Amino acid sequence: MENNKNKLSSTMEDYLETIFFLKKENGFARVGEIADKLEVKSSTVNSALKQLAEKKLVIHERYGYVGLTDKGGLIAAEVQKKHDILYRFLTEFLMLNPKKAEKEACCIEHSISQETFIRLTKFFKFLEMGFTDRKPKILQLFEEYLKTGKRRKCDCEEE
Amino acid sequence: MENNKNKLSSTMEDYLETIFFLKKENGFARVGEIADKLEVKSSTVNSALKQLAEKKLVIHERYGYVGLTDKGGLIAAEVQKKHDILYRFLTEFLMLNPKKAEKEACCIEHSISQETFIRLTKFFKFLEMGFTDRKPKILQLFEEYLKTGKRRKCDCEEE
DNA sequence: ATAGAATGTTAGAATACTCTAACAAATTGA
DNA sequence: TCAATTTGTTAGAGTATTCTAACATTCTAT
Repeated sequence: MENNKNKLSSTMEDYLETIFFLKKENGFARVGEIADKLEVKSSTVNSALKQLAEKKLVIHERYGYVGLTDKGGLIAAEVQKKHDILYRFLTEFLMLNPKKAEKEACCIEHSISQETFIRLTKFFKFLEMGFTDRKPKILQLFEEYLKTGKRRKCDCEEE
Repeated sequence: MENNKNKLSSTMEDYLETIFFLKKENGFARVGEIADKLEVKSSTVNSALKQLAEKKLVIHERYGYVGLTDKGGLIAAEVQKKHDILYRFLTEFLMLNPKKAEKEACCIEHSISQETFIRLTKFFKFLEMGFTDRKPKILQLFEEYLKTGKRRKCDCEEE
């Protein structure tokens, strides 16, 4: 058996995610850009890349572009998806300010399990089913409640 | 101005939370028990306590009990409350297995903002308003959807 | 009261992540 | 083309968290 504890640190997940993002945005990723995005020095990026390359998650030629291996790309995409669903939850559901939600999603994305991710995804799907154009009733009511402090019931909820 | 970056690490929050928990459960907290609960060695607990004592968050006499200062207790209680609301969300809302939810709440509790905590709390309050005995309709329907894959609408949702 | 067991402490080392400072390569523009 | 600028790399150090191993204190049972 190989090493069981091969879960990446959230730091390393951040590097993969950032590379993934930059490639999607710009078509390529470079040390300096990764450093800017993560607000660390490029020497820090370098040591991270070295470790990730040893794990066969990134490809990095000296003075060249940075890329993801298939495995690295897979992990990055997963983190990205977690980020997205959390962002949706925080903005659409809890109605947090987009900027704060973005920042917070970045933080929580490393802590939620695959299972929670799946359930959250299903919950959004559930909410959307049967609604074509408008916001789900429950969210309309919650938004009202946040604004007014008053809870209006929808028909099916009457006692 | 003092130090602005006085946000505790999640590790340190864990120590405070554990002391808080043990005091509530047993009436006191000791190094060994903290170590057991957090699954670290007691020497590790010792260095953590030293740092927390310097920050005036815990009180720790050599070979004696461990206590929280007012400030430490406040932080611990906040983390605890975040934990509780997350646990509720994961179990009642996403209907995750309690054991997994417990573990996951432990992880996420350090990442969520005060604002998200407040919104989540409000959301539960919102859900409960107007329901005296039964589970909120929306959760009944979601539970059904998870089981059957089918989405039944409640009256007010019909197009 | 005291020996042995249980519990707590200290010193020192390991790992992960970050930084600064010095250096190396690549790019650019006159 | 080649000097200046930009970009990337390396070495070495600092902080946070953890460990092991040796030692100190306290508790317990006779």
